[in-house]
Amino acid sequence: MPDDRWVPPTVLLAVDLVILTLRQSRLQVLLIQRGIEPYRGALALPGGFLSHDKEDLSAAAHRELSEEAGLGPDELHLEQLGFYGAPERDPRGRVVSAAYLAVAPRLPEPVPGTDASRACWMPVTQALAGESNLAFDHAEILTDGIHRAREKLERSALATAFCGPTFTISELQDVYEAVWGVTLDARNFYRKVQSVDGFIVAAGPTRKNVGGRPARLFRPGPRTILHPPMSRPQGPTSQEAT
Amino acid sequence: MPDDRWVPPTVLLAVDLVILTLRQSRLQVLLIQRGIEPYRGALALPGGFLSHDKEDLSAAAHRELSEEAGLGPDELHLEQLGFYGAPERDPRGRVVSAAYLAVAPRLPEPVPGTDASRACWMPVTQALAGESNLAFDHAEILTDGIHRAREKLERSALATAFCGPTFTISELQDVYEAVWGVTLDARNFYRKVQSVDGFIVAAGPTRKNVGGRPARLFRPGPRTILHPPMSRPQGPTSQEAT
DNA sequence: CAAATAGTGTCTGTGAGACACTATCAG
DNA sequence: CTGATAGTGTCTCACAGACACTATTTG
Repeated sequence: MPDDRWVPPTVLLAVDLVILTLRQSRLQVLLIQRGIEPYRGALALPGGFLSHDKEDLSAAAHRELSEEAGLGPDELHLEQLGFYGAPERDPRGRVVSAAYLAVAPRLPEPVPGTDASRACWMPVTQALAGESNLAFDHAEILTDGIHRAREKLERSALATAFCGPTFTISELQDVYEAVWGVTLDARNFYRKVQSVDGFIVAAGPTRKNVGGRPARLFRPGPRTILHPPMSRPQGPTSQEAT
Repeated sequence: MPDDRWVPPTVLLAVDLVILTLRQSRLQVLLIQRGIEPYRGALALPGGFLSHDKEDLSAAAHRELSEEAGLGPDELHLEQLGFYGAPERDPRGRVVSAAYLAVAPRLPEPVPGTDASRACWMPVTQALAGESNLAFDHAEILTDGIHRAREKLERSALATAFCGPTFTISELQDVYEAVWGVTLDARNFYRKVQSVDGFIVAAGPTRKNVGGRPARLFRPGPRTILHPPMSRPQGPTSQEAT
């Protein structure tokens, strides 16, 4: 029990980002090759310390998103993921990471020539393979982020955050299949997304393809909660949270 | 952009607890009347600062749980809930709260004569009523905690954490009804919990009641993920998370 | 025409909602 | 016996899985 003059310890607060997107029908994450110790040269999630005393946590997340990935706050899903003790992460003191999950639409090329040109997209399976090359406890954070994304696809309209402003139903199905690691029946998928009122709404006529019938375009609708939820097939990707 | 000698700002890290239980068939939360400024006299979630530099976050949560509620680490569900910026919470510096969600089984009496005798159980509806008397942003944290509990009842065996080591199916149904704020059909509830293999397993013969047929007793089973999930009726308690 | 992608019709099984029923206790 | 709580039988309807089908494009 501390005495009367006891003051609580302070910690360094870092913000780390799990930025997910879909590329080549695979779920991919943005990683940065570290330029400084510790874990110099290893791959890590984008992140950094608070820039100043009063900086809001979500503001810091958006700042990192912009600095390290060139992603603006628009058309982007960002939510809290959790905090991680990460003891002895840095010689400068006790560090606690506040992790955020971001979901970005398909992007033209890996990363623009931003601050961190060492950023790259990598399939999550590869990032987590082989007991991982990721720095710190970032493998755990990434695992939790993927798990969160999988869960939220069921109950929310998060899937549309993986797509651009307009998308086809096939593209949406692609998101579900890649994130969940399953294959879905097209007929049943159509029926489901169409039947949930306000999930997606028609936008424009059609989009031409390389060959095949043009697909209708949709935009995200006002509904953000899916009720009843999309049903996820019992897959090998079942894990327990927290 | 900070100069070369820039060092990141430090923050005070607090741990706050949303401790839920079921009392008189109502979802209740443990609150503490604050003895010090700020918000002296107001009700607040149990919590406090890290006790020392190396203390693990979940260890701190367990410590608070023991100090302020007299609850040991056994037979108790504890999980991370989120972090909260809580700017200007305390004159001693920038404070960030790490919130945890705890679920405790029915307890004999409100609180043993522990450190904080000013603790009391209160129905969550009352705690959140009237734009709230809760200190800091604790109303928001509590709301998020309730929301999390509601969600996890669907997909996990969290409901058993509200019960003692053994329980009847009626008691389990009571948990679902109180947390979700709905009424469920007993027949369908029976069918569901019995059909999910490993959710609950028979334990001992029966429990006598004040009058009526004795109920069979069950224990929590090995299954922690419910697949397919319990279906929650579309209720007025629908909210969106983070 | 064939190949490719988009989208539909429809059968069937599972499981949830509804609700009337039986079972076993205290008094 | 009555009242109370535990537990069952069973009908119906909504919806997910399966899968064969039609539609519209490029080359």
